[in-house]
Amino acid sequence: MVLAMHVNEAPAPDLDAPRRSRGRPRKSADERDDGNRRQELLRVAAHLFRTQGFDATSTRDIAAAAGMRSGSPFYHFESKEALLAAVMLEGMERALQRQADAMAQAAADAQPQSLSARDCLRVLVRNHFDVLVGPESDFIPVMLYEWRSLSTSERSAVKALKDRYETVWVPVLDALHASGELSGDVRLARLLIFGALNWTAQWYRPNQRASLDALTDTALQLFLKDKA
Amino acid sequence: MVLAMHVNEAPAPDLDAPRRSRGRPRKSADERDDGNRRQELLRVAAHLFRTQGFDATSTRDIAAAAGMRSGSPFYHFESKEALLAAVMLEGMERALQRQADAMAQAAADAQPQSLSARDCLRVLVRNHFDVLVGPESDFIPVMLYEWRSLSTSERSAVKALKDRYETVWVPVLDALHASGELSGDVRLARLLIFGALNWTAQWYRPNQRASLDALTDTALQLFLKDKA
DNA sequence: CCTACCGATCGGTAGG
DNA sequence: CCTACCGATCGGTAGG
Repeated sequence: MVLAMHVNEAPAPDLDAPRRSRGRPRKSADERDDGNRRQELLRVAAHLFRTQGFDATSTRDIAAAAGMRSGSPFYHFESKEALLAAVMLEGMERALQRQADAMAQAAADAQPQSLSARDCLRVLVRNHFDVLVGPESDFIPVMLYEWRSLSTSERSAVKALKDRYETVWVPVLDALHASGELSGDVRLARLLIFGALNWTAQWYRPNQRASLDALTDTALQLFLKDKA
Repeated sequence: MVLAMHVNEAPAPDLDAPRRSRGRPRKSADERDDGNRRQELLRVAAHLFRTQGFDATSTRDIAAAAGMRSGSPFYHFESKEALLAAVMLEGMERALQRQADAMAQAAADAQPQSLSARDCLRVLVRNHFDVLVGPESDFIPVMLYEWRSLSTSERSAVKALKDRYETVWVPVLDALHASGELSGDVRLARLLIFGALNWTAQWYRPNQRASLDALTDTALQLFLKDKA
């Protein structure tokens, strides 16, 4: 039998003090929003999951980073796993939106000519780098590297978004294969290309040697041949 | 104050029974070796770390998989982190040995001509796939994907071996760049290439569609141009 | 290498 | 969203 008498948790650091010192807290635009604390939890959870890993991050870490007490994240999320799933879904939805925007913008800029397959791939690769290692890029690396920790019941929903994201690349790569600019089995080539790109989350550090534009150039040079 | 009275752990499953039923345990060649249990711990730890992740694997899981009681791994390893470091070091030493053997074998087979840079890369890539996703390939994926969990004091030793492994590739890629078979910044290209290869640990399943030979062909086709 | 255990921490919850 | 807490599990250890 286990008898455990727990002392009080450490007294709360006076997190609200700076706000209180300005008098009664005004409800500013983003504090009024009900979803605000939920969004903040997603943001700090994504950051901690990315930097420390899902298992190494406690729900207490997340609560503290969001300025809450230890039990409060469970008011917004059923479980730690549900929070992980929400991070991944939020990340994929943003990535899909960004990808669609980038393609639409590039198509608009190219008018009246249409984009070449090579130009399309350049846009997709450049946007992928933004999503992976650009600003506010914690969500997608969490999805890529913490997949194992996602409960099996939530995997299909995340996978559906992932498949939609990758499907956009397929006709582009097919066209490049048809023109002789991409050699070899297209399915395997696609998996290898995603690997090369996704792995940058492991080593790329912003403001270091290579810019994301330069990295995009190198990637295209590496993967593509000159048009036959 | 915490008072905790723990009941006995679950009674030991009679792990030695099959061996005992043959009478007094004979010390066979590998049971006699003092390092045998240590090697077995490394093997099962590598497998569990790979499939579940370091944080999600308890030292009790490891002990059970090796047929020991919960405290016994600490007779062989100072800490769970030391066990992780040992898995990574063992994996890198084996990978270096295999890489050297593969290059020596290829050079011997090619006599009296010397190997082309392209042939060298093929040997390196093929061997890398073996190390990553071939039989007994748990060690290197653990090194690649659990780096975060490695204590900072042990990182430099693992990194030294990793650098030695990658250094072998540098002159090969330089030669391919000089001949026009590899385009773009060589350092960035090398990082992208390792990414493409290392990511296969995420999706490749043996005995499935593509063999490692076919995957090697596709990789070379993807990365290399025809000789100018 | 096993037995028996410790102190710490974790995810999660009832009630307000 | 906080307070106060539970039951479980974890890494690790003393002594044999």
